[in-house]
Amino acid sequence: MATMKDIAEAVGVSTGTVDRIIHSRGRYSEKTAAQVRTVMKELNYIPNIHARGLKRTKKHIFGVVVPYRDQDGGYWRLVEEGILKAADELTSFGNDVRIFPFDRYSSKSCTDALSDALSSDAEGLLIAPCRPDDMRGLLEQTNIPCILIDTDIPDLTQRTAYIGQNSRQSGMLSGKLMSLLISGKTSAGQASYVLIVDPPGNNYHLSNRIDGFRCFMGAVMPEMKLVTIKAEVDDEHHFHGRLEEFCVNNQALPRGIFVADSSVYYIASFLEKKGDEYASVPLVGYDIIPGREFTVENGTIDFILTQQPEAQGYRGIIMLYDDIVLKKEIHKEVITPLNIITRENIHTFMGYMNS
Amino acid sequence: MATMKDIAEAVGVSTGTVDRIIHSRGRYSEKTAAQVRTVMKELNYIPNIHARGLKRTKKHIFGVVVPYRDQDGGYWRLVEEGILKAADELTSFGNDVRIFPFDRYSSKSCTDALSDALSSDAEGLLIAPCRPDDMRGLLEQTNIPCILIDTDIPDLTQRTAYIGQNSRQSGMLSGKLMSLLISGKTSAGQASYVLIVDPPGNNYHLSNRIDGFRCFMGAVMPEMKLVTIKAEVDDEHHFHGRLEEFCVNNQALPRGIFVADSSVYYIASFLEKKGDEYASVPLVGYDIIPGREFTVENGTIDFILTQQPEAQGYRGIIMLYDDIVLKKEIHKEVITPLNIITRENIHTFMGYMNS
DNA sequence: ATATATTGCGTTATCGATAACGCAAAGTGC
DNA sequence: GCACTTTGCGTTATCGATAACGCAATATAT
Repeated sequence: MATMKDIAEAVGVSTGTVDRIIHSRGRYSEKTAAQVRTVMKELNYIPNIHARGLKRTKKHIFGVVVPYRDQDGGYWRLVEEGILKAADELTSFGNDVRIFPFDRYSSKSCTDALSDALSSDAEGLLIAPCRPDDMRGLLEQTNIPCILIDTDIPDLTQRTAYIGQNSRQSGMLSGKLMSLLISGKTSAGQASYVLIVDPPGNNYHLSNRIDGFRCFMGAVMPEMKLVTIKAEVDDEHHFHGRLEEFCVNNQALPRGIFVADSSVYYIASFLEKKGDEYASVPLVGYDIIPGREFTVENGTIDFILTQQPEAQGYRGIIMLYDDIVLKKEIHKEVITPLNIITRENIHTFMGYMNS
Repeated sequence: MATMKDIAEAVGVSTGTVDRIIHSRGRYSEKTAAQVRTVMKELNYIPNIHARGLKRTKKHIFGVVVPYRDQDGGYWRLVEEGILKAADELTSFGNDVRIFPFDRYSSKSCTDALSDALSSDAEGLLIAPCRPDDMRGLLEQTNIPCILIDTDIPDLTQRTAYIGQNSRQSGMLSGKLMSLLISGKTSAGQASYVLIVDPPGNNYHLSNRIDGFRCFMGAVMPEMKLVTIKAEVDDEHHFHGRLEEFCVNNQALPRGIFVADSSVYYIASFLEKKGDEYASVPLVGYDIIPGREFTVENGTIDFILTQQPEAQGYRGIIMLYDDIVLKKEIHKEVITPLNIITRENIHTFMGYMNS
C-alpha cells in the first residue's frame, strides 16, 4: 500500500505539499500538482482511513429531521432505531447525531424542526420531507448537504441523495398476493368484494400503495369489487369502531382485506376478537412492528410487506458520513427492497435485524 | 471520549500498563488490573479503532475455502462476489483474502484445498464444508479460527461462527407459495400432481428443501400427488432431455413445478420453448442468477426464494475481520433471511445488491 | 550467598494523514 | 528602491493505541 510519503518521495516533494494538493488547499503549483496526481494513480494511492480518522479530532455533527416516533403507526420509531444504531457506530469515532423530530400533521412543527436543524451546527442533514411544500422554501436557502428519506424532492440542489421506497410498486405486489390468497377460496355464498383500509393522514405513499393495489386487482380480477373505508384517527379503538360499524352495515364478510400501512395490526386484533371466521379472512398489510409479530405467526395476517425502515435509517446516516467525512462517491438514489413477510419466514427476518 | 491516557492517569499508571491489561499480555498485577478495569467502565472507555487500525501495520490474511464458482448452478459465484466485495473493502486496510476453491463432487479436491488453506499463512478461514465428513478430520487438527458458511459442523471447536440458511423452512415456504399458486387454477381436465425437480448432487440443503416442501404440501393439500424427477448432471441440455422424456410419458401437465435450486432457470427455458401452455405452469425455485432474471420478469417463474448468497459471503469475511482483527464479539450463528422474489419486486432487489 | 528468572511497571518510537507554522523567493504597489 | 504580499514548499507536532525495550525489585534455584 502506497502512503503519502511514498508519493512525496517519488515526486521529490514533501508530504505537506502532497496533502495540500489532495485537499486543494492551495499553496502549490499546478505543475507539481499534475506530477503528484500522476504518481498517485501510478502507485494506486488509497488514503489510510485510520490515519485520517485518528487525526481528525473534529467532531462531525449530523442532524436528523423526521416525524415523531409514534407517527404513522410506529413506523418512524423503526427508522429512528436504524438511525441510532448507525449513530452509535459513528459516535465511537467522536461524532454526534442530533434528532429534530416534528409532528407530520403540523405545518409549523415541521418548519420549526427544520429551521432548528438548519441553524444548528450540523454539517449534513437526513430529512424526511413529509410536507415537501412546507419544507422546500427553507431547504432552498441553505447549502448544507441533505439526504432525503421517504419523500423525494428531486429538483432540490441540496439533495445529495434520496433513500426511499417504490410505494406504487409495493401496492401492486400487495395486489398480487391478495389475488393469490383469494383465488383459492371460492365459497359461493361470500360476497365478491375486497376491503381496502385507508389509514389516517394523506401520506402520498399510502395513496400510491392503494393505487397500485387497485391497479393490480383491476387487471387480474376485474369482477372483484373494491370497497374502501377511511380511518380518521391513528388509534386502535377508532379502527375497531369503524370496522364494527362496517360489519353491521355489511352482512357479508369481505373476500380479503388490504391495509395500506402498519394499522394492519389493528385490523388483525379486531378480526381475532371476532372469532375464527373473521380471522381467516385473507389480510395483507405493511411493516413489522415489534411486539405485534404474533398476528403474522398465527396466520391472522397472511402477508406483510416491508421496506426495512431500520435499514433505511441506518443507511441514511452511513451515507451522510460517507459523503461528508469520507468524501466517498455515494449513490444518488437508493430504492430499498420490497420484502414479503409471512408466517414461514418472519423468524428469519427478526433474528437478522439486530445483528 | 476517554482515551487510554485518561485511564492511565486516573489510575496512576502508564498507558503501557493499561494496554497490557486490556490485552491480557501479562506483566501487571491483578490489583492494578482491577482498578484499571473499574475506571475503564466508569469513564466508558471505547478503544479508538482508528488508532488501532493505524498502528496495526501487520497484514492480515484470510483464507476462503469454497466450491468452484460454477458449481451449484452458479450459486458459488454469487457467494464469491460478496466475498470479493468485502475483501476489496478490507484490502484498503492492508489485508488479504485468498480463495482456495474446490470441486464439491471430489473428495480429494476438497481436502486438498482445505489443507492448502490450513498450511497457508491465513489467520482465519471462511469455509463451506460441503463435504463435512471429508473435511472434519483436517479441521479438528488445526487451531485456526474458522467461520463456516452454508453447511454447519456444530461440534467443531474451531467453529467461530456459522452463517447459513434454514433450508427446510425455505422448503415449507416454497410449499406455501406453490399451494397459493395452484389453489386458484382449477382446470378440471388437469391431472392433480405437482412435479418436484431434484437437482444433481446430494447437497443436504436440497433434500431439506424438498422435505420441507413435501411436508407443507402434504399438510395443506393432502390429495395432491407429488412426483419427483431426479436430474443427474448440472447441465441445461440434460435437464431439457429429462423433462422432454417426462412429457412423453405423462400426457397431462403438472399443476405446478418446484425446483430445489437455481436449475429452475433450466426448467423455465424448457417451458418457454414448449409454448405458452407450458410457460404458464406455476413454477417456484431458488436464487437470482445474473442474466437470467427475465424469466422472473416475464412471469415464467412465479416465485424465487433467495438467501442472498452475496450477503452471506460478504458477511462471512466481515465477521472474520471483526473476530480476528477488531476482536469484537460476533454472533455464533447467523441465519440469513428468506427472501421471496417475484415479478413485482425483483427490480427492487437487483438495484440494491451492488450499492 | 550468588546467579538467574520473573514480575510489575515506565518510556518511547511507530503507524499515516493532517494542518499549523515558518521561510525563502518571487511578485506588487507607490 | 523599499515595504508589502503572495506563492510554493518543507518541517513538525499531533491524533490514540501498540508493543518492543529497559530497569528495578522480588523470587527461585543451586
